[in-house]
Amino acid sequence: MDKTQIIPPSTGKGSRLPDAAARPNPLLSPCGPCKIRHLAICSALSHDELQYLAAIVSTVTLDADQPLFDEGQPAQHVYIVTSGAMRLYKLLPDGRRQVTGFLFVSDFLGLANGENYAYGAEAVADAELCRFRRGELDALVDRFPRMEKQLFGLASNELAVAQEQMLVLGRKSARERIASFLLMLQERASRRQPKSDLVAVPMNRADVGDYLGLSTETVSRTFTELKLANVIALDKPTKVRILNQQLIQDIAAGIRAPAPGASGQYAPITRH
Amino acid sequence: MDKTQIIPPSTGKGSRLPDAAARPNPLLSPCGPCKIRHLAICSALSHDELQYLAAIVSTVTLDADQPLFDEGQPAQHVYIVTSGAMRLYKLLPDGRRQVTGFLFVSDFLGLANGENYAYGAEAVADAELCRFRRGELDALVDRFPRMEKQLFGLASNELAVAQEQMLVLGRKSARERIASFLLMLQERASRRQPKSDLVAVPMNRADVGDYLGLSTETVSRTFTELKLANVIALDKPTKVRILNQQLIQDIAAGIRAPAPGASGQYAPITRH
DNA sequence: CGCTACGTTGAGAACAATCAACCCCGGTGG
DNA sequence: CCACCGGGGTTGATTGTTCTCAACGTAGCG
Repeated sequence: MDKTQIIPPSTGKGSRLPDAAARPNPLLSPCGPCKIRHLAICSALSHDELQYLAAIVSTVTLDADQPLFDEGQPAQHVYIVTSGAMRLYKLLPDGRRQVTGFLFVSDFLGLANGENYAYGAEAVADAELCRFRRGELDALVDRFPRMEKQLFGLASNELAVAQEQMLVLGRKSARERIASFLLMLQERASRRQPKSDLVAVPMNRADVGDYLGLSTETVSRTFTELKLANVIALDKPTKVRILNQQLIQDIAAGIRAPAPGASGQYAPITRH
Repeated sequence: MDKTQIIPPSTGKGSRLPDAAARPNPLLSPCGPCKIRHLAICSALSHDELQYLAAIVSTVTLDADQPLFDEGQPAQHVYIVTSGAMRLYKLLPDGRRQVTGFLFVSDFLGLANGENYAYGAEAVADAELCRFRRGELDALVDRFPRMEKQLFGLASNELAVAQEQMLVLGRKSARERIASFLLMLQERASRRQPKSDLVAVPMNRADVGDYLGLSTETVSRTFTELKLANVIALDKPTKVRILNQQLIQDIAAGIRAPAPGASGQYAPITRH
């Protein structure tokens, strides 16, 4: 079942930054046909610069739930998700888990302050990632300062997201958390396809719970509650339709009274 | 009571990066005698480079509880805390507050992804800060790439801290949160003075509660509980002595059973 | 066609929030 | 110098949201 594959770049040279003479043919490079090149940090690079990046990239394939690395492991690589979804998490000694983030296509992964990863990473669903040796990428960053800026922006953005999540975890009710979570999924999906009221939830209830600081049961109950209140529709557990965008935004922001009426419903809205 | 003061640098030139001819006398520059130069991002700079930084710095003085800027305000400046302490926070429309972090001497402040601050900043106690116009600092960063690396490292570190806080907020009990909080204060104080079992808690119970996702009452009760369990001593509410370092670490990590015995005490230890 | 994962629902317990009173201390004015 | 005042802190009683334990439903897969 373990099908982790490390595919060395056909044009790579091993661990040293290639010089000009070793430039790979861009048409043969793994980045040339890359469909998400314009989304990831690669977008900071010119066609020319991209060749250097292509020379040090390899590919990793993961099955659902397979680990990419564990918390505390030496931080040797950074990654870009090219398909599927990942979760980052931290554990307490007794097994309690906090999912600190979910990653989707084009997301960057592997920022580490010290020598080791401060979190583990696992595939939520079958996933593929581009992999870069940290040392090689560092050398590239030194050569192309624009990449440093890009990475800095990335980290700043992550930080803002993390602070928003602190607000969710510290001060929002279960209903507000689930609403915030669905809006986050919707927003992030909209970066790659037109915004839709259909939100895919690829992770299971335990993942959602560990992300939002709730038990799986509370996650489930809260989905049901929002369904009964006509805020969302649930075809399958992994497929949510937002029925009232304004309402779910208000709930996420803590504006609407959380009190479900006698019928547990918000004012009904016109259905599709 | 409002004593905010913006002190323009005596050697500055306004909004443009000074050229070599305009270099300030290092002995007159505000950074020359700076006691925390070796702690802050300034440590990335040579004596020479520091002069450029000194040319664009100004000073801000705040009374306790006075705001430095509000959430959503245009992010025009970045700061370094030179005395006192600050809190960063986010608000919900109904007034619920999440303190996303506390800042102490030498901490950097003002990272913003977009045009505006994503959080507010207020003084916990009377504070002084060095202030830099964003645009001027950006120009300096372009000139001295080492600063960019320094800032990137700073952001990465902040991110790791934020993820740790997510674990606290999402998965730890009140007792574990308070223990983690005290250890955080201890660790951060130890960066500037020898590690001590005496921990200063300059912020009030409401601040602590809003940082840990607890009510002020629960914060107070939990301090009392740890005191009764001989884990800490409380001379004043703002002065905590850690009586059993190993025990408080275990509690913070969730290792020790949270169940207070009939007497509500952990095994007594030798007192000082 | 049953097994197993995951999801949902239910009942009760537990932890923290809320509402409320009181204490303690520092500052101020008589 | 002392009484009053006010804010922060503590403690108490009660409520309430979420967790835990448990059973059951459901869908995909061998």
